[in-house]
Amino acid sequence: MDRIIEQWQRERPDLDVSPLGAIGRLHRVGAQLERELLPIFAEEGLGQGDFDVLATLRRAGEPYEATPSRIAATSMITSGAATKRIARLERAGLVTRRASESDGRVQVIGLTPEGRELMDRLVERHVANEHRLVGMLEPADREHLARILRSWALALGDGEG
Amino acid sequence: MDRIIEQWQRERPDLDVSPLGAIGRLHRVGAQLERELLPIFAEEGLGQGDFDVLATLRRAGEPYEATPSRIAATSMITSGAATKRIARLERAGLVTRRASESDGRVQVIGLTPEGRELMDRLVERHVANEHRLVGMLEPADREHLARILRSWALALGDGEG
DNA sequence: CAATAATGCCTTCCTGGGAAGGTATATTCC
DNA sequence: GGAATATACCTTCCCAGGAAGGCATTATTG
Repeated sequence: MDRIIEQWQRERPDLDVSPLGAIGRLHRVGAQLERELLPIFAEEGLGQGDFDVLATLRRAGEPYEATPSRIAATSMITSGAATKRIARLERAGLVTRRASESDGRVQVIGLTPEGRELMDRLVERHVANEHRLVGMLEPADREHLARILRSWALALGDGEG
Repeated sequence: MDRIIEQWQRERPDLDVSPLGAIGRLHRVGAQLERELLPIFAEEGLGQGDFDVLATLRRAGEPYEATPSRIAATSMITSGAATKRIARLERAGLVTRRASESDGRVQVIGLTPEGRELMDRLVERHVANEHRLVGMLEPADREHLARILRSWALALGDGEG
């Protein structure tokens, strides 16, 4: 990125390209982190999106349920994507659907025992993996980073973030 | 994210889920930023990936050329993805291919005059957009963030980052 | 109590990019 | 110099997810 910024400064000295530093690096680090996180999901035949859904259900606590619209909102995806993720997980036997009794439009998605067991195993390894990655930073920087990103998320209108 | 972390703490008090704060927020902020940046590219009929390639060529300076492998490396994508991006841009008349004279395996990708003009216009608006987004942060935080992300990128092995 | 609007979920269509492998040229090592 | 290996680019196949719109149900408003 330093090189990229230098190149831009040389080519377009009329522009102040300093924002590229923060935004560009954020993208690159995000991509690298994803690359480090995916293999653990893949060992269980899951993608990032599948894990997201299962995690949403698991951390909701008993009875491990959520609606597709809630899942879509917390995962920042469209409703169509949520439908597909759920269908995939249902096929894999990790999740079930049932109609809501209070609202005829609503489906309730629930974790199966297999899904719950899978997550309980997987989360441990995932969290350990994240510890490893975050461990690359100075402890003080971790907190700084989380704090800065939280305020940015808020400014960007991410209610959940 | 705060809510997500609380939920995990309640459900799995045996795990230290503090890393989720930094990594989760980074993903969410990245997604939000992308959502803010894409419309400007879309106005010119480009996607993020197309812009990346054109930017790589433009900031390389005269004669605005690069090889597919270099493009792939700086954009952190596979060679197949690079081929497709270049083919798309070639179809749009923004880029040309020619064979390298020094190495028979190598293609040289170059910006057309149209491509160069497009980028010169687009970069201005893109940089302005990034200024707006980065402007949501305290000035001191911007530098902190860039510094922390740089060291993380290095630790993650991102030579370009 | 209609009539209209909003909500929730799903479907179809399309696109971007990864994985894996193919082919042609270059390089290395005897 | 020739065989083995590496490199560069491309091709094919596949899949995840967005956009747009459809259908059913619920909420709202007159």
